[in-house]
Amino acid sequence: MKTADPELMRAINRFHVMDAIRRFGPVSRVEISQLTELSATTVSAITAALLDDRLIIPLQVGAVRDAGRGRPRVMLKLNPGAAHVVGVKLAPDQISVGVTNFCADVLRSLALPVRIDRQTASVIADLVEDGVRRCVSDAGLDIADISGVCVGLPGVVERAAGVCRQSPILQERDVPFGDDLTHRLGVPASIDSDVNLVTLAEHWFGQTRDLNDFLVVNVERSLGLGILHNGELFRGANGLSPDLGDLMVRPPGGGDARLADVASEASVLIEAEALMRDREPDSAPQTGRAMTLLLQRAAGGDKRCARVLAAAGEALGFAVANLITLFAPPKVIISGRAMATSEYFIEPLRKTVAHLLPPSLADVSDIIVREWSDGNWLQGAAAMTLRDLYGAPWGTTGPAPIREALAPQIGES
Amino acid sequence: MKTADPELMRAINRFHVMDAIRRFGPVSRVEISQLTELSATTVSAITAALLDDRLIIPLQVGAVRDAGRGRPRVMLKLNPGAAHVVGVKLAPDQISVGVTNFCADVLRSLALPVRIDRQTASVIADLVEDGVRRCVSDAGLDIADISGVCVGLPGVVERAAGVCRQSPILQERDVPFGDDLTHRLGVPASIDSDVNLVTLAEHWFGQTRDLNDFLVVNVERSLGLGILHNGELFRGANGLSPDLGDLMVRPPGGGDARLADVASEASVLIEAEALMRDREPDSAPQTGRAMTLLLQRAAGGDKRCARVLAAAGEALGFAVANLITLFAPPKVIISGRAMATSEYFIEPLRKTVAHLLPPSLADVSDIIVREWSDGNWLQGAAAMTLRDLYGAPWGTTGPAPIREALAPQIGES
DNA sequence: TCTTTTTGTCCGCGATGCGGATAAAATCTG
DNA sequence: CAGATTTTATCCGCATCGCGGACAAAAAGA
Repeated sequence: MKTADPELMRAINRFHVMDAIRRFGPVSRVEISQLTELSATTVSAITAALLDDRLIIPLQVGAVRDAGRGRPRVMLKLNPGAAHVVGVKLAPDQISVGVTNFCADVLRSLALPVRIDRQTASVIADLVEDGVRRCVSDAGLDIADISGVCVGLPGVVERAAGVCRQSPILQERDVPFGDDLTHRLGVPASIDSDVNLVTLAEHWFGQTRDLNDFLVVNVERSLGLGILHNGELFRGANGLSPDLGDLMVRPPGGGDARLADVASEASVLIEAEALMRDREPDSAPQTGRAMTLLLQRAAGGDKRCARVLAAAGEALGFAVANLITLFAPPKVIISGRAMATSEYFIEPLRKTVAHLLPPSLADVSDIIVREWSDGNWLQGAAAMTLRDLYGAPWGTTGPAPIREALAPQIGES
Repeated sequence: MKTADPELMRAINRFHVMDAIRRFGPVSRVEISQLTELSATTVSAITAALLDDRLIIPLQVGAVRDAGRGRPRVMLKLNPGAAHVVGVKLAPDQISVGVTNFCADVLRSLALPVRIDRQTASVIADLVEDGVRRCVSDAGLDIADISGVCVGLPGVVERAAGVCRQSPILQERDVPFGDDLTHRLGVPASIDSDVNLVTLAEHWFGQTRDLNDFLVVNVERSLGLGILHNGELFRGANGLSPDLGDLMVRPPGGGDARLADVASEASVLIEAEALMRDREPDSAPQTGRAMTLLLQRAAGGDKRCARVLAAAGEALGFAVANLITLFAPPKVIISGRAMATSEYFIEPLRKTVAHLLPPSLADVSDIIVREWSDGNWLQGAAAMTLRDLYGAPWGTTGPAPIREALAPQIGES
């Protein structure tokens, strides 16, 4: 157990200051003092240390006019060049890599449209390593300039151990992807559930910036659930990330159905494939294409196609209603690419939720649909690493199990 | 937001020391030092303060022989008389009240077998007030000696606000029970979901003392879910406690069914009532009796009665499988009175869970059945209050619960 | 130029945790 | 039986931290 000593005290307050600077853009010391409720003296001391470490920099004087009397406030902001991190997103048909600076701005990104569904973990690691090295080089950086790498992938991931317990894109189980990549790149590499990246990205950059509790349901080829609770990612008991796809949506009597087999993009495509083969036997069942086609047909009035989407929406709505019952979050974010944002999918989902929710919870949760692009993923992956670089001391106080030496020192003074 | 200052530091460490003393019985300063990883000096200072406040006391010297060389260690323990608290449990057919000392030992308890199902909140508050006063008096104490009262009741409870949003034993909604009782008794009174009391009691006194993550599914007249995550009770986004009974266990296509309508004691009794009326029209549908009778018949070979229990077990098993999928807890505790401990209920539950769980989670969770008595409830309620008296500083450090209305001003200046 | 106002920094205070020296209290040894 | 040994608890001095008040800095207004 980590004890509370002056060092921890400082770490906590330093993080609060960093967080305030990150969240509220260029901000002066007085404002930080008000935001964090720290004394002006303390803020001054901490910012001095941060400036000394070059983690933050003063905005160019004269850039902003106060229009007020008195000594002008010096605006402080994160130093974009303080560190660089790499974010990686593994999807069944694509590897995305992005290099960001200390502010999570994507400097350079790279998309490798490769089907990694049936590749071995070793091959995937090769591809990721190459992609990272390439992207870093393209950004004009050396691999030694990178402070950390975070890889997001669907499935059940144990971040603390750096192990992917199970994933739709990996045949193997218990793949130690984190250590593998760390060793390959010579840079601290972590892995996490892809949906956790969305969740963190939403919290840092999205509409729910000021919200400390919300759920994210990610609809892609597979289904994921992210939980932000009290401003922190909820990682399940053992650091396992919940996998929504394994939820059951039928009672035992009526046969079992994994949610992933009913409401994921993959399952919808399988059902839709037969439907569309009937009419266009030449159209290949390619990923993006097939979904686009399905959505177009539904929009064009094809009842059967619309019905496939509606069924998926209703199944997911069933699960979402239960999640709202469990967590009562102010907001639920449905994120994804094409399908998740289609009205033919969302409307049945909303209707189902409204129908199933007990009256006491009827107005508790807003359901928000959010289209998600590669850039957002990469920002989320970057944020995951940056969070550690910013020095988040959370969990070090409680009866915390083990705090791995993941975060490297940025600027040791 | 609470900032980290020396005072908070001390509060954290003091709580760690208190917690070590509580958990590991009479314990010496060196042992505390090892358990908390605080220096001997700090432990000495903190224990001196605690002794000064008479929150802890040294065990009588000579009570234990070390059988070792050197200065004998002075064993410290909680001072039972340091404070007294009252725990109250509201069930549909009974009000239980108990007075405990600082160690959560029940000094005196009282059970009022009253049907409060259909009483108004005001009447219930009257009954509770009377019960508390009576029980305190019976324990030879004055109401002024009581440091706090905690009331546990089924339903959705917002502890922080002291409001019961909804409960099967209250017709009204949003009942401010906490303030009401505080005012009536002149003693700080809190309310919480009954299942949270079980959860805390399990964590403090049960088999899962050393476990920081587990689920509790409470099966009584209604169904409740308690979540211990990272050693703390998970209270949902807004302090709402999850209510398992509102979970849906059927897909939208097959009609909706609240879990509470299928797997709670209340629902089972309704189904069973018809069954038993057939044969013994004279048996009144009284609460405890009917369930006992049902269990007896099932044990006696009555297939239909067994089937009713099995159906409930299977429905709950469906929900439990999904909960394990979401949280992957090392242990799931099924707690309750008669029905929850019956093999005719539990075995179908276990089978269903085993059947529905994905292989990756097959061996993650132990399902433990735990019979729960009034005494346990009261200890849980007492623990809930004592936790605060011990000075738990949790949550004061995290990222502000309330984002002050300062944020908008930032941009303008 | 001088006043006013606002921002940021410096100094001293009190509190905290910690390491090392020291006292306390028992057993072991000769 | 007295001194050595061992283990436990406390005392002293130091470093760090946050904070309040005094003070310096830097601009606009009079």
